Amino acid sequence: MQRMTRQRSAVADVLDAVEDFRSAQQLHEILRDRGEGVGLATVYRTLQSLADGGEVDVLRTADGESVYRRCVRRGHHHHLMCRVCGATVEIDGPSVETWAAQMGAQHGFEDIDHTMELFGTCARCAAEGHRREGS
Amino acid sequence: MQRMTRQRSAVADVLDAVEDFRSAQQLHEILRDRGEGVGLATVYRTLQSLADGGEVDVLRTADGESVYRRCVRRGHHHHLMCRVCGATVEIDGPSVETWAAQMGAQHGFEDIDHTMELFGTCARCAAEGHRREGS
DNA sequence: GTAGCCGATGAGAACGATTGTCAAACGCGC
DNA sequence: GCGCGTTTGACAATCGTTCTCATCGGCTAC
Ligand SMILES: [Zn+2]
Ligand SMILES: [Zn+2]
Ligand SMILES: [Zn+2]
Ligand SMILES: [Zn+2]
Repeated sequence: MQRMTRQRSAVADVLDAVEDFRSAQQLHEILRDRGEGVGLATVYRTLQSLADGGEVDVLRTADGESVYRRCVRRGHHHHLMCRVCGATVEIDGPSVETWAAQMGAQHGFEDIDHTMELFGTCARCAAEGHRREGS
Repeated sequence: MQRMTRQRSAVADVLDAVEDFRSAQQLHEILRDRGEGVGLATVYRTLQSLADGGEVDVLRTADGESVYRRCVRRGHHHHLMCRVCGATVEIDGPSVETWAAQMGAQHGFEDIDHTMELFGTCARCAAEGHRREGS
């Protein structure tokens, strides 16, 4: 039902090559630079289908843009992302999971789901920033 | 520095009257229905300044729309929202805050910030759903 | 191999929430 | 009441994302 096309594998390749979270538009540019032109709409469609299949993680930045990344960890997990360069660390917080379920039950809610992401400035970007300030 | 205008207090009044999270556009409609017409741009501006001042909480729905609500709790806190009816409970997770800071430090990140929201089906909506299924 | 079905593609238009523009309106301290 | 500087609002602009639809091209059946 899912055909293997040049575009689809090109997008998959880029996702394999890139480590950090990138927006659809950034991925589109990377593809163009690689000479493997892929229509923007197709990039969006492919990312969406990959996300639906759980093959990439999606999260929304503070300004509402969706960013995508092929994650190492398979199951449910969370992220600590640098808000400057996009560098990401995968983390999981078992305590958070149980706490969420607890809170839900406590207030009579069922089917508890949760979103949680951490944002910060990574060591490298922080150094960069401090250098600029200090000068 | 902050002038009290008819529009500003109209928005504040609506926020006081409404319990659940509502989008800027919904609030704009409510204002129109009340006969207290306020420009959409002004609604956005007012909500933003209220949010900056910590007088309303903002969060983004799954489809990327910002929703606003005057919260009882003043400081930093999180929400457990019914994904069916929008009913919201304010909660705070001291353990989560410290855990977030810990994770950040552990990976060399600075200025850690975090987003976390719980979603579920409230008791009333769950009963509603079960009734429908069972029949 | 190849015909042909039907999903996939892409250029561009459309969309929708939000923000910017700027002249006119109006709080507010005098 | 005056005047200044903020606020307003109709409208345009922005921008990420989705839609449209004519065309292309995997894939399968023959
Ligand atoms: Zn991940
Ligand atoms: Zn960084
Ligand atoms: Zn709140
Ligand atoms: Zn409910």
